[in-house]
Order: sequence, then C-alpha cells, then structure tokens
Amino acid sequence: MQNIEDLNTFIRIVEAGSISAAAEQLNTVKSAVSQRLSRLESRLGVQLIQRTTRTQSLTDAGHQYYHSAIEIVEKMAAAEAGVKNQNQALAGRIKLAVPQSFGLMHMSQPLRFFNQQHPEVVLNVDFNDRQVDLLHEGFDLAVRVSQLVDSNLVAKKIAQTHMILCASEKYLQRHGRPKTPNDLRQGHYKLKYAQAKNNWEFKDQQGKTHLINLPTAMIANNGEFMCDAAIDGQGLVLLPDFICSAAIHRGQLVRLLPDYICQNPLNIYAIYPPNKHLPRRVRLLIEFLANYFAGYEFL
Amino acid sequence: MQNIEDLNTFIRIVEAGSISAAAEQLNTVKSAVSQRLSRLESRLGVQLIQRTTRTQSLTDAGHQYYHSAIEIVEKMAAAEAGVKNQNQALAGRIKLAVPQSFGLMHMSQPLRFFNQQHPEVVLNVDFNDRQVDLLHEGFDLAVRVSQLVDSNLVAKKIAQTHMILCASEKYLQRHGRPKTPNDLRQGHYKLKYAQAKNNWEFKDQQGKTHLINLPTAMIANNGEFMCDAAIDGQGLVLLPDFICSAAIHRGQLVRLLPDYICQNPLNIYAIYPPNKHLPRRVRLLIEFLANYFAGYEFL
DNA sequence: ACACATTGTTCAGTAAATAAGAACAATGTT
DNA sequence: AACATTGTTCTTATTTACTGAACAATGTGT
Repeated sequence: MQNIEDLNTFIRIVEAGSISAAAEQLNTVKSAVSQRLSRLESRLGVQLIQRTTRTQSLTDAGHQYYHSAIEIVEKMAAAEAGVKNQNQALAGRIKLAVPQSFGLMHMSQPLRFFNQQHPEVVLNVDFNDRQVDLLHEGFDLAVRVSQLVDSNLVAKKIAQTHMILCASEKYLQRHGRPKTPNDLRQGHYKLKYAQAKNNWEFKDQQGKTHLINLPTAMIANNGEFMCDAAIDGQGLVLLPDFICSAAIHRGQLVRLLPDYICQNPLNIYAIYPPNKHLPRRVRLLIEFLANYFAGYEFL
Repeated sequence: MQNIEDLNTFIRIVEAGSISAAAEQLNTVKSAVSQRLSRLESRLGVQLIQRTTRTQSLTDAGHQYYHSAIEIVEKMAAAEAGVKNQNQALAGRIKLAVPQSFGLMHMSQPLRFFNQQHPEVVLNVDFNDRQVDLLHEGFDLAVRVSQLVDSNLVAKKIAQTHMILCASEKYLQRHGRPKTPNDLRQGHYKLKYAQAKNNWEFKDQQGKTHLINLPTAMIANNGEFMCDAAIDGQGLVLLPDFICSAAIHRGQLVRLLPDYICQNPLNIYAIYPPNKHLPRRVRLLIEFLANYFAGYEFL
C-alpha cells in the first residue's frame, strides 16, 4: 500500500508542471521528489507521467490515478481535521464524578462558574461516593478526597484540607472542654467515620505525636451526618474542614485543640486516565479547579 | 499526514479486538502494532482507543476516525487496483507507427493475427514514413527500418533484412549481365534511394570490399516506386529483400551478384519509450512481432 | 548550428523511521 | 494468590528515505 506523502507529491508534480517546481513547493530537493515518483510508479507497476527533461504529460493511468489521489488526500486531511478539532474544540461533554458531600458543598459553585465561562461544554456530573471505574464507565475525570491514590490513574492535587476536632457547646458542657490531647482520655466519646482508623493522631508544636483511642459513640460513613450528630452533642468528631467549617462559623460547633495538627491532612485530587491526549476541555477544567481551590478557605 | 499502514493497523486493532490479535493478523509483533497505534494517536493528537491490558474501547474520536480510515484504505486499494489492472489487463489501445512500405507489405498479416488472438486490444496503426516523435505524440510503439537508432529510446530488433542488387530482364538485355562488382563499372546506371550513400559496397566471399559508384538514372525516396522503376528497366537497384523479393519471385526482377553481400544489412526494430513500466499489451505485441519475424523469409 | 541553462535521474553517504525482541508492569481469571 | 496474557517501553538492528553532487538529456536563444 502506498505512502500518502508519495500521493501528495504526485499531485504536486502534476499541478506544478515539473518535478523541480514541485520540489520547491514541497520544500525539498528535486532528487527526493523524483525518487518519490519513481517509487510510486514502481509500487503501482505503472508509468504515471511520461517525461523528458523538458516536458511532462500524464499517461492514461496517471490521469486516472491523479483523481483518485486527490480524493484520498482530501479524505485523509478531513479525517485528520475531524478528530483534531474534536479534541481542540471546547465543545463537548465532560463526564465527571465527585464525592457527594464535598461535591455538593464546595464544587457546586466552581462547576457553575465553569459552565458559565464555557457554555459550549456540557458537564455531566455524577455525585457519588463509591469508587467509580473511570476507564470502564467512560468518566473523563473524578474528584477524590483521599490520602492515597490508585495506581495507573493520574492524580493532580487541586486542594488540601485539614482535619479539625470539634464538638458542640452542649457536648462540652456535659463532658468538659479539653485543652490537650491527654484531656481526651477521660470521659470522652467519639463519632467514628466508618473507614477511618481507630486511633486519632495529634501533633503538637514540637512535632510530638499523641495517639488517642476513645470509645465510640457512633459509626457512620457520611460526613454531614456525623457533623449533624456532633452538633446534636453525640460526641467529639474529627472532620475535614470543608465539612465542619460552616458549622463552626455558625457557632454550632467549637473547634478544639486548635494548636494541634490533627491527623494527616487530606488532599483533594482530580483524577483522570493516563491518556496521552486528554481533550482540551478536560485539561481546562482541571486547571480551572486547581486555580479555584488555590488559597481557598473552607467555611 | 498519516501513513496508510498505520490506518490499516488501527482498523485491524479495532476489528481484531486487541493489539496482540491484530499483530498476528498483520504478521508482525505486538510491539510494532502498539507503536503504530501510539504514533497515529500522537500525530492526530487524540486518543483513539481507551485501553487497559485486558480491554479496549474506542473513544468518540476513535469511532469517528475508524469509519474514515476504512473509507480511505478502501479508496486507496481501489485506486491501486484500478491502475494496476489497467496495466496488466490486455484490454486497451496500442498506438503504433510503422513505415509505409514495410508496414503494408509485411506487417499487415502479423498485426491482423495479433488482433485475432487478442480481440480486446485495439490497434491504432499509423502508416507513416516520417520519424514520429513517440513521446510527444503518444505512441506506444514504432517499427523502424534503419541501421542506426535514436538515443533515449529503447530498440528491440525484431527482424533483419538484406540488401539485394537486382534489375529487370529488359534492363539486363540492354546493359549486360554483371557477374562481379567490377562488371558494373561499365555501362550501368543505378536508381538511387534518396537518403542512401552514393557508394555501393559489395563484400565477396573472402571478405574483400568493393566500392562501386555508378551514374544515377533516378532518385526517389520510396522503395516500391524504385522497385517499379527497376521492373520497368530504368536501372540497377539495391533494395531491401522485403521490397524486391516478391518481384524476384514473380520473375519481374533478377537477383544479381548473389554470391556477394551487398551493403550492410538493415535491421528492423521495435522502438518504444524507456518506460520502466511498459503496459503488458505492448510488451506482448513486441514479443509477438519478434517471434513472428524470427526465421521469417521475405518473398 | 552551437553554447547554455535547466531539467530529471542516479549514485553514494547519511539521517531518520520503523521493526524486532526482551523485559516489565498491569490486569483479569482460575 | 498464582498465573497467563496483555500492552508498553527500551535498546538494538534493519530498512527506508533524504541529501547533495555529478551527469546526461533537452529545449532555448543567439
């Protein structure tokens, strides 16, 4: 089968009227053009152009092939442009998965912003806490809150959160107001996030770590529910700032041990398949989110 | 612009369902197929196939490109087959030029034979004594009677003729019956072919050359006319056997000095442009003529 | 008819592209 | 959890294509 470049060269030779002229138009030397034509003729087993050093004329076969060649080269270019545009045009769908709590509380606004800025992009947002399978379910992007990250997926960190220990005034009045991690060891109860470890880690300003294991008052796998339970006075809770900040701001919860770093910080990632050629709109959205959350304060 | 082989590989990958299977179908190794796909995607700047080591699925772009690719590859194959067939099929026109006298007298029969054997070939025969310009006038083939041959054209010898000295009985009765070249020097006249040299050369059986220069009774540039003039007794004439043999056979002319070789033999050539890819029908005709005239006796 | 510039081809050397094969990590299955 | 199979990557080898110069062919203009 032929090389497209040879076809293109043949067309140029015909239209330019000579091999030398074609070479110039193709930004190469005449010997290369001559070789391409010879090669094409050899592979076809047909003389395409009857030529002397001064004149050239298409043979019957050449005439016929010329028209086919034009069609092929045009189709090729069209096919290429088709998919290239598809990638570079913003227009298109982005299917993304976001965690339910974080998504509803903090991604609603940026996603609406993005949609206003790029109305030709259709966002298809799936709020879902299960670990969706990006590749098999056709997701372009997922937002994940976690410390660890799947292998074989690319993760770009877009925000960092902190874990905050808090309780309601009602709880504190009943169980006391701890000032150090050690104060927790007596008469306190925790609300446990289902997948979290049993131990709480607190790091003081000297960098020393304090491991605390409290009796559990309740277990759940939903941050907002736990936040509500804490507001209700059910126990101490260690929550990411993006969940509890608003309640603290409203005075429903009180932040405890503010001078200690609680647990390891959680990162928020944009996760996507390791495509060499990510559609532009997806790249753009990732960038937009990273910018949006840079210096963002959760309240 | 893309390499067609990459397109074809992409199609095979899609249809075979995996890179390994495609490699097998394409008689190559999977690494090569993987590279071709990567290359294609890179040049397009788009992911075509979303793949893990176990599953593969076309992206939107891939789906679109797949259909274009099939069209292109098919068009390519069709264009190729089109011109290849045109060359290998016998059907088609052969435009050939033949000298008038020789053509009418000795090529009429073989050409009719050829046409019967290959009725799908259309012969376009131009009887013409001028030197046609093969390349510019679109001739596939010319038959030439000459000692020398143009450069830059390919010549295949298809027959050899001999020059025969002859005269009519009427002439001989009036001027005597020469037995040796020397006998010619007294009381003889020649009919001269326009483009021929003035001297006649005769080689005897010992290889000795005799140069004879006779007074000219008449000059013409047509062999048949000269033959008729000789029959009429106008003079001695040196004619190629293909012109005078019939008259000798009929007793209208007498061959003189049969033991001497007259002049250099003339060759008959099939002449054609130096195409690397001569259409099959033309090659066939050349071969046919060479066979036909091998061992042919002009009478 | 003749020198002349220009053209297309060829050749040898070089650069680039591609293929091959081994090693490796990913993945789904038994 | 072991396993076979898959796709990718890397290095090496091979093939292919380009380059630039030399050359012969050809038409032009004098």
